[in-house]
Amino acid sequence: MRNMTMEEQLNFLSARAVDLINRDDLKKKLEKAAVEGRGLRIKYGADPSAPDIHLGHVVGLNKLREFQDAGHTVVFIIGDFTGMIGDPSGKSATRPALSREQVAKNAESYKEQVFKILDPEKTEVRFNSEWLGEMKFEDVIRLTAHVTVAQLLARDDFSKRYADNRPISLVEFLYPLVQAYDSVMVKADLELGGTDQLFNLLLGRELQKVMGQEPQCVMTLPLIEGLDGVNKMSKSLNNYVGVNETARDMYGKLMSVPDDLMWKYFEYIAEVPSAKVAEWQADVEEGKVHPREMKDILGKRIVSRFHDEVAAEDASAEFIRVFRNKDLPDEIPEVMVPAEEIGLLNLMVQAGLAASNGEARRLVKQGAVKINDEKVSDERAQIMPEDGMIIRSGKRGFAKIVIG
RNA sequence: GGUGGGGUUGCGGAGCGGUCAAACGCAGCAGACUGUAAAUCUGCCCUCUACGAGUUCGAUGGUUCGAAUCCAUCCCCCACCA
Repeated sequence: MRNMTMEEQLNFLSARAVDLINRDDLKKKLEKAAVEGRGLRIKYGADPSAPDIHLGHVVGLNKLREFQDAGHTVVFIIGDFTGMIGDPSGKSATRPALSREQVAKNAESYKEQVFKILDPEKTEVRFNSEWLGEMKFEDVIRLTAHVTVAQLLARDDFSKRYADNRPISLVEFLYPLVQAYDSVMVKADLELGGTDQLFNLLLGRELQKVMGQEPQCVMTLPLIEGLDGVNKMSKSLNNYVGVNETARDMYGKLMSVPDDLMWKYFEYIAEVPSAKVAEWQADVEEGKVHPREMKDILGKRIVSRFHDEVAAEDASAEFIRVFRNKDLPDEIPEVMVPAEEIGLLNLMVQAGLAASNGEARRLVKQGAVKINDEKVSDERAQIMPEDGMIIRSGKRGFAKIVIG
C-alpha cells in the first residue's frame, strides 16, 4: 500500500465510487498529508436508531477499511444527538426519539459490529452530542445563518415535496445542516456516504468553507438493493442480511437474492475485483456455470468473511440438505408438551409454528403441515404427542416434540 | 388569525346508515413451478371453544331496529390564505 504511486492510490481509493468531488482536491490532500506524514480524516456518519449493521452498510465500511489500509483515519460518527431527537420524515411511522440509555446501548452494539470490518486502531468513534449538546440556541441560530432556504430546497426530495404541498418539517430541514456541522467539528478531509447522501455531504463542504476550513472531499457509493431486489437494503423493509446473523441464516438469505443482483453483491460486498465479476457473469450468461453455483460461491464468501470457512461450508451443506433434498435440518427447535391429546392447531401455536390459531388453520388447509413426514390436512385433528415427533410447517418451520 | 381537507385492518388507499371484518394495491404466508432464485399462477391474510361467535374503522358520548358511515364534544394531522 505504501509503495503505490499517488495515481495508483487515487485509483484504488476511488474504485467503485459513484461520485468523487473532486479528484483534484483529493489528490492535493493526499499529497499534503503524505508530506506531513499523517493520514486523512475520513468521516462516516451512522444513525443510532437501528443498531443492526447490514450488508448495505458494508459497502461503505469496505471502502472505509481501504482508506485505513492506506494509512488514513476513519472518524465514525454516531449521531446520538440527532437520534435522541428523532426523525419525523417517516410520517405516520414516526421514528421515536431514543432515550440516552438506548442510544448508548445501540452505540456499543454498533462498535462491536463495525469492527468486524474496520480496524479499531485507526478508527475514532465520536458522538455528535459531544458538540451539539453544548450548543446554545444562539449558536444554532448563528449556524443557520450560513445556509439559505433555497440551498436546502435544492435537495431533490425537498423540492419535490414542496412542489407537491407535502410537509417538510423544520427538523428535517435542519438535519443536513447538523450533519454538515459535524464535518466542521471533526475537521473531516473526506466524507463518505451513500448516493442518497450526496446533498448532505456537499453541504458539509459548503459549511466548512464558510467557517474557514478547507472543504472536505465527498465520495458516494451505490446503495445496494436488498433481498427483494427492488428496494434498497434496509431494516425497516426487512430485506436485509445483518452482519451479526448466524452463518446459516446469512447463507440462506443470500441464496434468495435475485440472480441479477448477485454481481453487485460480489463487487461491493464480497469485494471481488470488477473485472473478475464481469468474467463470472459472462460465464453464467453463456451457460458455462449454473447461476446457483455462482450464488453458492457468493454465499460462502460472504459468510466466511463474517464467520469462517468452516461455518460457510456447513451453511452451504445444511442448505442443500434442507431445501434441495428436503431433509430435516440437523438442529430442530424443541417444544416441550405434556403427554396428552391436543388439537393440531393448538399444538402448532405452542410450537411457534403459527402466530395464531387462524394462521395454523390456514397452513393446514393449504397443505403446508406434515407430522413425521406425513401430510396432515384435517384442521381438527387431535394429536397424541410422542417424544421425537417432528412437525413441519412450510419450507422453514420445524419443531420437535419433547414430552415433559 | 382565517379557510379548507383529513384520521379506516402492517403500509398505501376505497367505503360515507343496513348486502362491511370492510373494495383494491403493496408487503407477508402457503401451494404449484424451480436453483428456497426471479418472474408467473393459485389460495390465504383481525381473533376465537369456528358452517357460529366476539372485538375493529382517532377518543368519548348520543341519534337509530341498525353506524366505519349521522350528531355533539374532545384529541391529533395536513394544506392554503394572512
